[in-house]
This record gives sequence, C-alpha cells and structure tokens, in this order.
Amino acid sequence: MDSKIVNLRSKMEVYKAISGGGNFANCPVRDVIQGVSGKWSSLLMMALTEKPYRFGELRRLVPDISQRMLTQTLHDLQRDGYVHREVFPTKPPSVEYSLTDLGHSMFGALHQLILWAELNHDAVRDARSGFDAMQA
Amino acid sequence: MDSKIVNLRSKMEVYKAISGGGNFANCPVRDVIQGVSGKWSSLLMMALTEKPYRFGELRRLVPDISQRMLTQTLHDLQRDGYVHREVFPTKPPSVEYSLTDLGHSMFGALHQLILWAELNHDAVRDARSGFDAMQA
DNA sequence: AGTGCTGGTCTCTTTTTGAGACTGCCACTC
DNA sequence: GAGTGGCAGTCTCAAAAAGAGACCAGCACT
Repeated sequence: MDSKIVNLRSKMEVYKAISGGGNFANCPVRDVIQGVSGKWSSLLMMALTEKPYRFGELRRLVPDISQRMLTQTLHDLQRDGYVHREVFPTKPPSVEYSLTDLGHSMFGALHQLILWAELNHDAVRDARSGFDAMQA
Repeated sequence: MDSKIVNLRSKMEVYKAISGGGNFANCPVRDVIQGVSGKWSSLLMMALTEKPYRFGELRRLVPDISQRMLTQTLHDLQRDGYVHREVFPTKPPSVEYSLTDLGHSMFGALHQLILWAELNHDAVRDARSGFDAMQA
C-alpha cells in the first residue's frame, strides 16, 4: 500500500511535475515551493494570516530576522502576489503588509504542513537524534 | 473575513509557533519547514512517493541535481526519518532509497501544497510579471 | 588493458544569508 | 536648537550554503 497519493499520479505525471516537462524554469512545483521554502516566508505568512502588520511590528514579532531579510522576503512575497503592501502617508510614513486572496489561498495549503509539523515534530526529532547516535 | 485559519489560532498561538516559544532551535514549524524548504527535498520526496529508487535512478530522474546535492539531500531526509536507505550487496553494491511511514505521512501534508502549486501557478506567474512590469 | 557502471567524496567557485552600521524624515523633549 | 527616538528601509562586508565537476575504489564485460 503505497498511500493514496500514488493513485493520483502516474510515473509520467510525477516526472512532469518534477522536471516541469523539460522547462525547468516553468515547473509549478519548484516555482511555488521555492517561495515557501525561504527560511522566513512561511513564518511571515503565518503572522499575516492573523491580521495585517507593519514593518516594525513584523520585526518585533520575529525577533531574529534581520531587517535586510525582512525587506527582501516581504518583497518576494509581494512579487508573487501573496502579500499586499500599502503605504500610509502618516507623519513618519507607515507601511502595512497584508495577505491577498491568493496569499490566503496558498496559506490554506501551507497550513496542512504547519499542522503536520506541530503534530509530528517529536517524531522527527527522535529520528534525528537516533540517526545522529548511529553515526557517532 | 480573515479566513477560517484565524479562528484556529490566537495571536499568542501564532507567536508561539513562530518563535518556538522563545526556544528558536526547537520550533516545530521552522524545523519541519526547513526540511521541505531545500531546493530538492520536495522533488525527491515526490519521486520516492511513487516507488523506491536507487541513487543513479534519482540522478537521472532529476537531471539538474548535482551528485553532491543529491547525496546531501538524501542524507538529510534520512536523518529526519522521512527516507530509508538500504544497501544491497550486489556485485556493484546498489543503494535503494524509499519513503518511511513518517515520510509518507509528511508527504500527505506536503501534497496539498503541491496540488495548490499546480492549480495556481498561473496566478503566481501573472502576479510576478505584473509586479515586474510596475517596477520597470 | 580498456570501458563502463555502481555510489559516492573532494575541491573550487558562485550564490544566498546574516549581522549590523548608516540614511532621511519627523516629533517630542530639554 | 540640540539631542533622542521611532519609522522604513538601504549598504557593505563576512559567513554559510549551493552548484559544477574532477576524482575514487570495486567489479564485470570485452
């Protein structure tokens, strides 16, 4: 029993998804996973799921992100259409970041992975320490 | 309407998940996402979902991965308990990689994201080219 | 004796990340 | 009117990670 997923994909379907059908730059899976894969992307998406945040708020919410990476990650998320950036002309101009519909939709899928991570983190940690013990 | 996800998590819950409750090294989300986030991890998991593969087969299946990264990614996946590595004492010894139960379980969650990626790739690409046009 | 397959490791270069100093603007305080 | 602090970044430089590709041992076949 190779899990239900196998029933959904033939060998060629898997290969096509992996390789992008020969056009690697255009492979959906790689392209989208790449966006999530950043060290900070998923964390920022999680935060913005709750409510829009300003630059400085996000910085405080994720204390160990550098300003440079916060700027860049938000920029990338905006470019991919997940995040909306709005500047308010207040005295010190403030910038608010919020999830777009596409962002919410994407997070719905990502959320499955987050839930799994929370549920199975112990199993992963055990596997890891077991593996490390073997090597030693 | 901030999507149903908001109903599932209070501000503190989000923060705890993001920060790992102050223990950053131990944050489940970061820890697991980190594993998926590698450029090749999800691709190899997809391939192994179908059936076990040998080193050289994987290399041919994902043509633009370097041997170094294939070795290392498989090693990491094995360490996290997603992949099982078995050496067969054939004439030129062959090595087979297969998904563990944990790996299958994890891929189930990851699969949601893959499906989303395939469905919404066009939207992401449109957002991206629109954004790039704005900047130009 | 040469070729090719196996599953890797080693070294070198390029790319990506991270830490943190620096900027310009404004408001408030002394 | 000089200093302090918050805002949203940019810039530079060092460190870490990824990628390319040469190299390795062992065996089989020719």
